[in-house]
Amino acid sequence: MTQIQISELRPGSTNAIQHTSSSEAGWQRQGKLWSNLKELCDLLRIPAAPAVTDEEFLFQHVQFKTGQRIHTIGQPFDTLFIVHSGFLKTVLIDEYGNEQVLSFPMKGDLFGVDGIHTKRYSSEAVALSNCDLILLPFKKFTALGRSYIELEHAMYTVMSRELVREQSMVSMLGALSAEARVARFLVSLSERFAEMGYSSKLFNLRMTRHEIGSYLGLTLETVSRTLSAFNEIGLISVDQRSIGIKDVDSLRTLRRLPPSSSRSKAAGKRAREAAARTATTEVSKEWTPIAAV
Amino acid sequence: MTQIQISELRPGSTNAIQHTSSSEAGWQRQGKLWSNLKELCDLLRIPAAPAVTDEEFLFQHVQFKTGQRIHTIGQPFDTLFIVHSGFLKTVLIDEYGNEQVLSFPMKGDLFGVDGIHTKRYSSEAVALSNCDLILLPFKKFTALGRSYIELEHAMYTVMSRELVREQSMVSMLGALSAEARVARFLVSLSERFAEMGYSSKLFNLRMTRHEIGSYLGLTLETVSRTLSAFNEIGLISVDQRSIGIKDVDSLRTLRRLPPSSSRSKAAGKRAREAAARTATTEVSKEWTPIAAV
DNA sequence: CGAGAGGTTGAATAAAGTCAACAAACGTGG
DNA sequence: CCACGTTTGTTGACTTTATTCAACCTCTCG
Repeated sequence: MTQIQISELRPGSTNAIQHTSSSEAGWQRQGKLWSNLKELCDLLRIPAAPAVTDEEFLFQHVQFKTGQRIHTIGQPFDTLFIVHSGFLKTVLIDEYGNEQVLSFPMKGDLFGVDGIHTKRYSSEAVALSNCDLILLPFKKFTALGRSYIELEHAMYTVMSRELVREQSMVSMLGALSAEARVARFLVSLSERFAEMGYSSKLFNLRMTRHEIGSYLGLTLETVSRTLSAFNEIGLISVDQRSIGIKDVDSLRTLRRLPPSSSRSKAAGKRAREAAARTATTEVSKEWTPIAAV
Repeated sequence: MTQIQISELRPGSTNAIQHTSSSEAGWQRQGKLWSNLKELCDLLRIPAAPAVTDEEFLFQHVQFKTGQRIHTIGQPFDTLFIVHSGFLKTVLIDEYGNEQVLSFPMKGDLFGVDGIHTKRYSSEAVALSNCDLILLPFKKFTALGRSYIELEHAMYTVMSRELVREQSMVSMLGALSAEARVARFLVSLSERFAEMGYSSKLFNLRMTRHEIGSYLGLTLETVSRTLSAFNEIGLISVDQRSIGIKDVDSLRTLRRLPPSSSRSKAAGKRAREAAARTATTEVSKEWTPIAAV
């Protein structure tokens, strides 16, 4: 059974990925190897799959090391991936070889969905840390959907969720200032960490400033400067990859930072209050000194 | 049968939409009223539904007039919509009431998918012209999917396509200049019109500069200026809402416009060539006069 | 015909990007 | 374990891009 499953799941998969360097090669086979339907649904945070304790259907796990590519652009699509543990990025590569980061999948996230449409992945997925992924062979999955109708519905739900996420991303890129983007990025990371059972107040970024910038439509310098500015006014503490969240509420509602002229270590609290105020009250394009309010 | 279908399709739907003005009220019932599965798949440009000539399953059409709202944010989700004819926009409304345009659905497009996830629409859809829409009650649809497996697969395909579209939107907003965004917007409009059997060279915009700007993450002034600039160097002709595409290739590959100092009516062709060149050759941040090449 | 919405254009301003120098952390091989 | 080169991050000075504000024009449609 196990052997049959493996070859059924990914016929010739190891060869299907063209690896340029030996460090990126192959699938590893240690660690936990199988999950059942229930574990899978729990992981995806979907209410469904109640009666399904059927041990018949098992899903294979695969481990990837930091830096390995899970799939590349143009590679024939046959499987979806669910993150069991670890951190990844998905990227688009433009005509000039520039990366555009699309998402940072982590525990409970599904990716590879973009491959359904054209039968080829339209993006590339790379492990930012050691990862444990669950393989969801698309053929097997749709077949299953016919027996377990909740599963089919679950798939629609997850894809819809993904679409809403992309929409809010578009809205963010289209309408928000650099500061607001970085602030919201930090908040959403914080929330994700909380969901995963980690501290929401203190965590390590798994990605570079360059990757954050690409994701947010900013340059790495702008990201770095913005983090420094948040640090200066006490919204967060930064030291390289380690981030401490000091004032979630201000981050959550921040629209624009007060001009740096009114920023100083002494002005910290005032600025922080102001950041919150600029966020929650309409307009006030003009920077009003706190004394005048 | 017809009566049963109608009430089955949208139980109390007319009341479900809260209309603020009387001009936006109600569903119209004139025009073509039903489509079968085949017509539906053709419209969605999916290969599927070969054996399905079953006349049993019919899908209701509904007409909307310019300016009417199809659904609003927060409204309970129960149906998907396919555009049979006409033009629409979907928008997100932020905390301050600002619209963020997400898409401009037209013939063959599916919308409402964002509602699946939370059982409520997360966006608002508005008719930009008189529209004929096909209703796809989600419950009925998933039930059908069990009998016609191609249909289920088709749904995955369409949702995946939608996701890829959003991804390329994110990439565009994150990485491209204002000129490049407007150029690509025009090209994709042109292609859509071609698909629909209209002229790809000469068409009328159905949306305002403000809506275009919101969609592209720009201000209406920037959109207007960019169109004027394209007109000046002969890439397009503009007169209010009417657009003539003069040089698709340059528009398609344009990255950045030459500085306006080297722009003039006489310099039109040179500039046009240059626009193409800046697009296809790497970098060349500096503007090199054509004579020097 | 007149009001209002949509569109264009210019000048001034602000936001973010670019270029450049440097510092800190990392990882690899001697 | 340390020296080295490489990658990543920070910061400053300057430039470019797009926004903002404002005036004005032009359609459209009651």
